[in-house]
Amino acid sequence: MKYNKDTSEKILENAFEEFGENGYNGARMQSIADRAGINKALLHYYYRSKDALFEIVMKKAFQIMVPKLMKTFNSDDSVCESIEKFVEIYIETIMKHPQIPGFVIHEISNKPDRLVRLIKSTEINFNLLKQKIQKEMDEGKLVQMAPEQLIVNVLALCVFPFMAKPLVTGLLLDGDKKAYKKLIEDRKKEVASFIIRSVKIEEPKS
Amino acid sequence: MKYNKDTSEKILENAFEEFGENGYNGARMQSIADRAGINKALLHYYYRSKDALFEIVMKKAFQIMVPKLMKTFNSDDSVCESIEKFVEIYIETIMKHPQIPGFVIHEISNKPDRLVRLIKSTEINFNLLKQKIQKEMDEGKLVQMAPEQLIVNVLALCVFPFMAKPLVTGLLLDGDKKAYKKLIEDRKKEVASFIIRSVKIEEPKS
DNA sequence: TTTTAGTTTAACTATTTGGTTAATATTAAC
DNA sequence: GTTAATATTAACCAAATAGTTAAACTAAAA
Repeated sequence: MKYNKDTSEKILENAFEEFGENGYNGARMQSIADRAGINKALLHYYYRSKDALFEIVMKKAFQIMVPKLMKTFNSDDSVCESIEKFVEIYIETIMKHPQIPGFVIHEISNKPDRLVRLIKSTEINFNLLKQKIQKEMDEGKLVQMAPEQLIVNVLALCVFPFMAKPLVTGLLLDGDKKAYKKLIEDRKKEVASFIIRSVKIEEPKS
Repeated sequence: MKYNKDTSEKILENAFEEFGENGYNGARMQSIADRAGINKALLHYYYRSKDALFEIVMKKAFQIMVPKLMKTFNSDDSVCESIEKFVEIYIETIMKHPQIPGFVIHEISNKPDRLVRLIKSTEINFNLLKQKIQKEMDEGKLVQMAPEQLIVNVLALCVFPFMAKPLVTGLLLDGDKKAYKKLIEDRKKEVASFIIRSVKIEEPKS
């Protein structure tokens, strides 16, 4: 046999949730075992240690995200077109895996270096993106601003409502969970429009 | 005597830092005691438990933030003017107390209800704000969108770069910490311009 | 100066929790 | 069906750490 695939995946899935909800320090091996309906010793049998398990789960999270996001960067597209695609895919993917932002946020305060290293090891290339933005600004297609500011803005508008879910629901939507889902759903289009209205310079009609 | 004020404040200050640097789960009661130069038992004598201490630290954080934010809401101002003031004060205050977003993040995943209650108990009134935004949209002064979306956007653009500090520094700024400080400093104006360009409808010249 | 109420400490306890071990159950090979 | 390899479990261990206790200290009141 050598390692039951059912079991190993069950562990991974439940570890994903536990780590996502509680962060590395808050997550409990016993709790992961309970979620998966197995004995705690099995976790160590399959994945050796909490740390090792965490690293695999984190890599899995990026394996989900990165390929989808990369598809949205087509070199023929304008920055605005890229933003439209990126925002839609980003929000859609996080809707399916809402643990991911918590996962990242928790690890930022825990082991930021490991996280930075992991992201740098993916195909995501922020320098290329910065250059492309700068070029369009120089060509008068986008409002002048530091490209980093634009990138931060795009990410902020995508991620924040997931991290702040209980606050958005509790403070802005009177606890209405359906309204929250609609708000997120609407953001797939809303966020891109919001950004583009701010940065796009319309070409003068020929 | 009944509780030495020096001691209780010394505890609070050092707890604020310990929780801020390590998060709730990473913080150690012994470490807080050591920082404050007192015996660990005193922590419990003054604040009963780790969770109770954290709750008070959290309240203290809001006592810092809320009055400053409230000053930015002048009923005579337009929504855009309010946003300008709000963003500047928000970013300035968090720059002085960068621990605060971390507290909020922890409480969101740990005791969201308690957090929502805490915020509701302040003078901050999101319903009033929503109405004001809606009114200006109806008057044709702002682009039509759900007021909640605009509020989420403002908060997202303010908070995110603090939470993602190591990522912004490590991935967008080649680890340059001075560049990070400048980026944040610039955002005091940049974020408001970004938002206003997107939502403000210029009045036709009379 | 003695008493008393409140404050602080050193030493201790209980619990939590990541990890191990040795025994048991299951599956596949022969 | 017996054996050998693999998978799973119950019970345990050790370290870390939140929380307690009882004694010692301090300062104000009597």
